[in-house]
Amino acid sequence: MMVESASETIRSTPSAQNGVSSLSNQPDGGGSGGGPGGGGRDGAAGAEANGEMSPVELLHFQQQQALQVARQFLLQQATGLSSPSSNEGKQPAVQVPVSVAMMSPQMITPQQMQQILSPPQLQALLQQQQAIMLQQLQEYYKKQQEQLHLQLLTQQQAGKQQPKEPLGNKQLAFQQQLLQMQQLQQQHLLNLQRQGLVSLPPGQGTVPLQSLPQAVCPSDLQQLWKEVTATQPVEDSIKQEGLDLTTNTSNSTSFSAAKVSPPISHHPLPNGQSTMHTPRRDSSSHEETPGSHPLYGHGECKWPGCETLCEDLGQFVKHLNTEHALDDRSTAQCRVQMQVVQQLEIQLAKESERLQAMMAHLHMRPSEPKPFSQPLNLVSSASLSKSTSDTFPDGLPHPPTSATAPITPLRQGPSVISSSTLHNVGPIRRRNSDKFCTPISSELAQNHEFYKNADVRPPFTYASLIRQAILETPDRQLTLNEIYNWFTRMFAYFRRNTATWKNAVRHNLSLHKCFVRVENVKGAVWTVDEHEYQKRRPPKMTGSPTLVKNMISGLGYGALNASYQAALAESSFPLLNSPTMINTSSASAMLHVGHDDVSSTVEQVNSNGSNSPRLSPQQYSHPVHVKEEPAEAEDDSRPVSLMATTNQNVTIPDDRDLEEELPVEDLS
DNA sequence: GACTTAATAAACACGT
DNA sequence: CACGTGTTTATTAAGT
Repeated sequence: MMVESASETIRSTPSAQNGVSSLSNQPDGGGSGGGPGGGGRDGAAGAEANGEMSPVELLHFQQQQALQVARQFLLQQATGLSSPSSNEGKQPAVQVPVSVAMMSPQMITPQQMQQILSPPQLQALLQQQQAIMLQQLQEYYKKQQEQLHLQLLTQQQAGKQQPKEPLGNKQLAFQQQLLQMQQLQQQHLLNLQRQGLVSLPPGQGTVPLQSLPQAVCPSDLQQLWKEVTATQPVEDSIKQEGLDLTTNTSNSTSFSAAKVSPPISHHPLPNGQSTMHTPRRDSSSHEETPGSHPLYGHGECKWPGCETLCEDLGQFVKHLNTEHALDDRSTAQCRVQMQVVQQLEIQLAKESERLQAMMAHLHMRPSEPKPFSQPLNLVSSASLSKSTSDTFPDGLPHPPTSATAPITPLRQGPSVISSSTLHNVGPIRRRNSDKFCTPISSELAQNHEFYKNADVRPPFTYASLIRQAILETPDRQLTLNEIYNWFTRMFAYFRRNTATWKNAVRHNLSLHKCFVRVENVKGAVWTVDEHEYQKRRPPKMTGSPTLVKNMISGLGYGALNASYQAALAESSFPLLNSPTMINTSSASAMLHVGHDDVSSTVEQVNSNGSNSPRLSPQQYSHPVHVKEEPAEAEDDSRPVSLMATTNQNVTIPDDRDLEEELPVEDLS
């Protein structure tokens, strides 16, 4: 049962994934004949060592970091140690696949993590990490600013006493430092934006500096630190002393504000909103509270994945400064956390909107914004200024695990998993070879944006992807190059190691009978012989009805009733979806365990889209008219199976073979 | 342990 | 000759 799923997810290509990159980076030149398999492949991890990181690599790196943390999260959850976060009581029991629970941290590789967690989950985790770490960095910044100001004041006073020229210079120097620091902050923020990790609305530049959570490059910060401390060693306590920095601060702020809003092209996320400032606000309030710290609770450090026990705040602060100092790791984690927050905001906004629509439809009016289930609450407090009404009509059942709820943790530590786990319902899927357990049909549709931007390997086989690419086009045919383009367009992952995956694509095209090459006027195009494609599936998920069942129940669906399931499935992180992408298909699709390809929903999307006259589901299975005439392709494809499945309802398929490819027409 | 499937690597053929 | 496209073979890992 779980074990099976475990092994399934764990599979992760140990060496390959990383190894590939390293391999591809080398001119395969000599290589020479098939050295013992090990040679080339085990070279993993080589790539990173290659010096500067490209943005892509950086992103990758960040993901790895986050995954690592996530891994720990999972373990924490699994072992039931989940730190008693402030709202623990209300959190639904964490549901972690046993398989995961049984793994030791070292056993879970980032890839495995990716496979264990669905993109939404990953996003969620990343976001959490980011938010928390962001606070840390912000604190550092704040501290530094304060210190600088303090210095300034000190100097000014000194200046009064000893009005000498040098002072003016010193003052100037301090101010320059201050400005420099602020500029650095801005720079880093912009860097982040460029990386797509942060989006800062154009107007944002006027936001008070302090409210701008900035991500910083460790080295810069450290340098700054050096400068600052070199001038005058400062104690942490300083900041407690209620300095009157207001004037200075505002000055500098306005200055920096003026400098902000550079014409940099940022990566607007779907919503174009920025989470950046909000967390800050929240955190600052926390900071002021003596005896408490957002990253400290229940005697332990809440830094993602840390959980170090600290007897008191003092010890914790110490720990924080030593273990979570500004270094690459912390910074990366922070970035990740930022992304987490951002996505959450986006999601919240969407969910809220949906809720309103739902209530409107049901003639319910949003009840008073009553403090509700903290999870959501937290989120909003943490950063949602934009979120609309987050209220739940009293009458409405409030599934504890709705997509929105889960994300609590901004600073709660590991409570998130539960939610994500929930949606993970398709969860155990992250697997390269889709094989059975992947109700991925909707995955691509749902996580379209995710795959597009995150350097995560899609859990589909090359064959399914190729097929999807082809089926997405009006003509159901693509040239090799177009297929390549589709890959790169749809998946960030395939923007690297081109030689490798392109070879794989070609290999798959040639190898699988389901791909038919057709000579075309302008060359050759590839089409899909649906019938053939179907034929090759059977062997797969055979015989694991139990597995499927377990997967579903084990993931938390079991306890929910159908409607809930649907609701949950649907709500599962619409975060990244493009407007057209989301729809009810996800709910049904998720239950269609055993579906390993990407097609169905995407297909749907496609047809919904502006894409030329679409084919009906039936046609779907046909190789479609190709200019030349694919002999084999044409004759036997039988839409039959398709029809049958279309109406399938959510039953767990023992006979999944059929439903597989159907263009799942939603639950219509 | 035998089989199957998929991923990856690489050699090779061909046409432009 | 370089390059893109296809085909084929081999190896390896994972799953049944």
